[in-house]
Amino acid sequence: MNLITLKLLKDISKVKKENISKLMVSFSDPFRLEIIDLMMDGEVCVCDIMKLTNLSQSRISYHIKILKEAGLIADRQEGRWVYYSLNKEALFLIKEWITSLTDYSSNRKRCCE
Amino acid sequence: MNLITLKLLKDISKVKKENISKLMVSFSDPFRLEIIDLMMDGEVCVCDIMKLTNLSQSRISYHIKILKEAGLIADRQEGRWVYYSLNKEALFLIKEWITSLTDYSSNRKRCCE
DNA sequence: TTGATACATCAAAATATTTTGATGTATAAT
DNA sequence: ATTATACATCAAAATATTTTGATGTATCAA
Repeated sequence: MNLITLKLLKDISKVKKENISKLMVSFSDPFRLEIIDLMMDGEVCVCDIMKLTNLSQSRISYHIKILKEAGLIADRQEGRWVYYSLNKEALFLIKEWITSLTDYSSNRKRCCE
Repeated sequence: MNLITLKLLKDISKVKKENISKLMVSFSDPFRLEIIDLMMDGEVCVCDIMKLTNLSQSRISYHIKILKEAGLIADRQEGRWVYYSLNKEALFLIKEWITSLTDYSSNRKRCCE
């Protein structure tokens, strides 16, 4: 990898740090991970999540809100129901960031000499 | 992707959920993200981080502890200094998990019918 | 139009995380 | 031996997140 690529990767990781941070926060709660897991099978409504977990309705709505504000999920209303699903773009953004970490990380022993 | 692959990916994501959860928590703090960023350039000691950020020593040690307990960083003592660096295996684990999310996520409209 | 369902939002309480400043331990230089 | 440096750990305080139970809004069915 050349220096320009390295520089680019580092810039990506800087520019998107705020987004990344929010996305990471959204992954940092075990119940949210469970909800994310459910969404892997397709769209779910809050009522599905209530049936499949034992979380209360307002508790689920709270976590959904965190996920939504991080941009990790999309929603679609259909009558009384709101269906939530994973937003693949956000997942790709994270993947890109992690990749920049693994690719960029130099094998230089010391950083600041 | 066939059904067995799908099943496998899902199992990976289940088994490693506890690890993943800890790793995600370690990414969920902006100061830890900064520290991680510094480690992209190679090993750093706490004193480096002190110079490069404005965080207090004990504050840095606290965050380092979180990162270490999540398995995200490795340490190497050299005299009075302890050098920390990113653990690429952990990064790959996360990447794998994110990949399982993006790959597995079906486009099925509804999950639970 | 009444009642039920699906979900959001709110404020208070419960809980968890983070920060601070002090103290402890090991290493090394004088 | 004494002192300084590098870092870990601790308990208390500060702060942030999560949970709960209540209430609000929209949609729909009878």
